[in-house]
Amino acid sequence: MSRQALTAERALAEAMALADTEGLSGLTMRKLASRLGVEAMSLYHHLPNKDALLDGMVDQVYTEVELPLPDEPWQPAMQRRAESLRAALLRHPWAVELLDSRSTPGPATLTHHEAIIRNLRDSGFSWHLTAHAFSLIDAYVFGFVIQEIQLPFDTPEENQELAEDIMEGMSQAFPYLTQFTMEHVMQPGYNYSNEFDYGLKLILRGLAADYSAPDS
Amino acid sequence: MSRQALTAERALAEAMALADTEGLSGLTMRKLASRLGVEAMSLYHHLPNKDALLDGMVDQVYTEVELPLPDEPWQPAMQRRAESLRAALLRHPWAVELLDSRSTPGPATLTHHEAIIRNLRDSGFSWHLTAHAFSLIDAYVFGFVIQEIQLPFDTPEENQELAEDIMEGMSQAFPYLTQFTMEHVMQPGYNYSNEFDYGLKLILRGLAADYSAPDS
DNA sequence: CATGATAACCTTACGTTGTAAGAAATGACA
DNA sequence: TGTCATTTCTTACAACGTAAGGTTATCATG
Repeated sequence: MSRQALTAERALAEAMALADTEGLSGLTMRKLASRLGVEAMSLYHHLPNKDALLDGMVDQVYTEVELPLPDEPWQPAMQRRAESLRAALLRHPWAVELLDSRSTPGPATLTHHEAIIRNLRDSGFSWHLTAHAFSLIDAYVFGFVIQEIQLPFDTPEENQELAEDIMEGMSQAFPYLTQFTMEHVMQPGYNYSNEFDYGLKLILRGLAADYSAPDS
Repeated sequence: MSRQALTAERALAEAMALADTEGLSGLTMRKLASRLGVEAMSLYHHLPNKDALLDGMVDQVYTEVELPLPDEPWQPAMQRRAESLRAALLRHPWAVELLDSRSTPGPATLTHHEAIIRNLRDSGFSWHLTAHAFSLIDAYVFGFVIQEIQLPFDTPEENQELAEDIMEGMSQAFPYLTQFTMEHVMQPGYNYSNEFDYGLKLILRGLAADYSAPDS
């Protein structure tokens, strides 16, 4: 046998590691196979095709999300899960891209959804409000991460540099945008990550208000 | 000359039409060229490469977003722009996918951002709250559309059918998810689009509260 | 009208992708 | 040791983006 037996699980784990470092476009069947000490076509004895691999990768991401604990109140539960979901998506930037195109949920995804709905329901949320909460929080986390990933550089310092360059010469054409960049983005200590907290808190506050008010 | 002169603009428009009907993966240089009555390589006299085309497509989407009118109050302005942005993204489902990967903003994108920031600032938003509002609303719209696009079918009826199929046999494994589907998703008249309104209103309400309160 | 330059377009070709088909190797059990 | 099933490798194909270079069309100038 090879150094280690080739299995679907090993292929999946290696595929995620490869995508983490090289990006989604760097994940090719040949490269993946070579990392596993094998030829590309060998993978097809453990996977029907590349799409199945991608589906599996998306599902794996959900295993990294912190689910509500038994009897945990909904607010801390939703906050932990939102923050850990964001962290998982940032660890695996390719995941958001995949989520756009992939639509068949795997077991980890279903388990995740089940746990969220259960916590909300057990906390006394109506079906309607459960749907509202789930949709709203999910949308916010995914959307926020999209924006976060698009930020070209990783550290706030680099971002400020880049902002300076872009702003060059368009201060008359886009005065508000320019001033916004200078007054806000380029202030020392600015870090886009902090925005996440503001939005999440606002959303949880809004849900709490509707929770104790009659259904909307 | 050909039936009509080939220009970057015509290529861009045709590329969008092609992506609208065939999806992003259906947009190849050869297919695009053939639609324009031309060979693939001719496109490279008007575009440096395919990435430039994709950048142009993203920018075009922003021209379809309804910007704030002069002196329009911020709440209706933000609502119109969020709704029209969502509509534009649904008209061009490939746009969200492209936004994940593309990071250099075009002129329409900048004009759009400028108009939004201007409206908020002129309404009396602090720089901090402007950033909060922009980030939050954008994240919500993008994230919501991601979820909406993933819904496999277009009409509520089809969705209900599919939900029934998926739920088959997993009512013990995922009781909450199953009941959620039956009590909520499968109710007559259910339409996921309605969720959008709830979240957007909640967000605007939350921003309004912080607007009249001291800066956070 | 002829000429020469410049832009637009086409042809061919290369390397890379996912994966189908079949040959070869390996391992388990008799 | 022989047999058979499973796993792996080899070869091949069509489709992709695009580099390089040849061909045609357009148009200003003599």
